[in-house]
Amino acid sequence: MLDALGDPTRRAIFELLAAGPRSVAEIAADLPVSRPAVSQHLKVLKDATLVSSTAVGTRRVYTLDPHGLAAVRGYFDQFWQQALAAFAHAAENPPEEEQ
Amino acid sequence: MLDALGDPTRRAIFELLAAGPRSVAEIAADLPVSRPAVSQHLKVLKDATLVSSTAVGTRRVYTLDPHGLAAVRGYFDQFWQQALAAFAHAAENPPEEEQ
DNA sequence: ACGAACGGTAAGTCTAGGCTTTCCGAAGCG
DNA sequence: CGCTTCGGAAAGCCTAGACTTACCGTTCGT
Repeated sequence: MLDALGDPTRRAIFELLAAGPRSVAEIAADLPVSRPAVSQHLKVLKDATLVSSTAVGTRRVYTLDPHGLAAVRGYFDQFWQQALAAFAHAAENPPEEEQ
Repeated sequence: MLDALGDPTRRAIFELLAAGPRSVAEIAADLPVSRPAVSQHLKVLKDATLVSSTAVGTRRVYTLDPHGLAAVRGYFDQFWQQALAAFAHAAENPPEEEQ
């Protein structure tokens, strides 16, 4: 999931799709990599449920998939809560250690 | 930023720190990698402002850094908004899905 | 003051995976 | 029917970076 977004090129694709649905060739046109490379990245993103595809003739239109996006958001919200709690806890206690 | 969280080991460290502050050795004890490896990962996480360290004697206690966490949250919230808008837009168009 | 613990740095190895070229199947158009 | 466009699959190259071991510098305890 976050593995998929760890790659800069995949994030670029992800951000392009955030602006609206696109075909593979259209995505590749805005990126410094070849079309097959984009295809491979889309496969990874699709497996991570971060994007989904729709067949339109010979074209494949890709869109952001809310499922993965919601999952990622949930992941960080979870840590956000924990971090806040840990922070509040640390703010009151003097820097002591516990085990 | 997301590059830092793209690595499984770094995510493991990140999640360990979510439970509470820890020293390097304590982190390494719960991971299948050597202590220097953890040190290297912590440097990356620190550069990404995802964690911060405090010197306590010879020990270095690492904690989650709210700054990076907030940034990541903001990043995905941004796309969440866009995805919702794109979704509402797609709901009106001829819905053709596949796979 | 000496030694031990903690942890960052350096150097080197080795694998994962990102990218390319090549090729092939599928769908539209004349 | 070709022929063209689109995009996924296969094969191979090659670099980034995730590890390791070894080595210091620093700080604390006795």
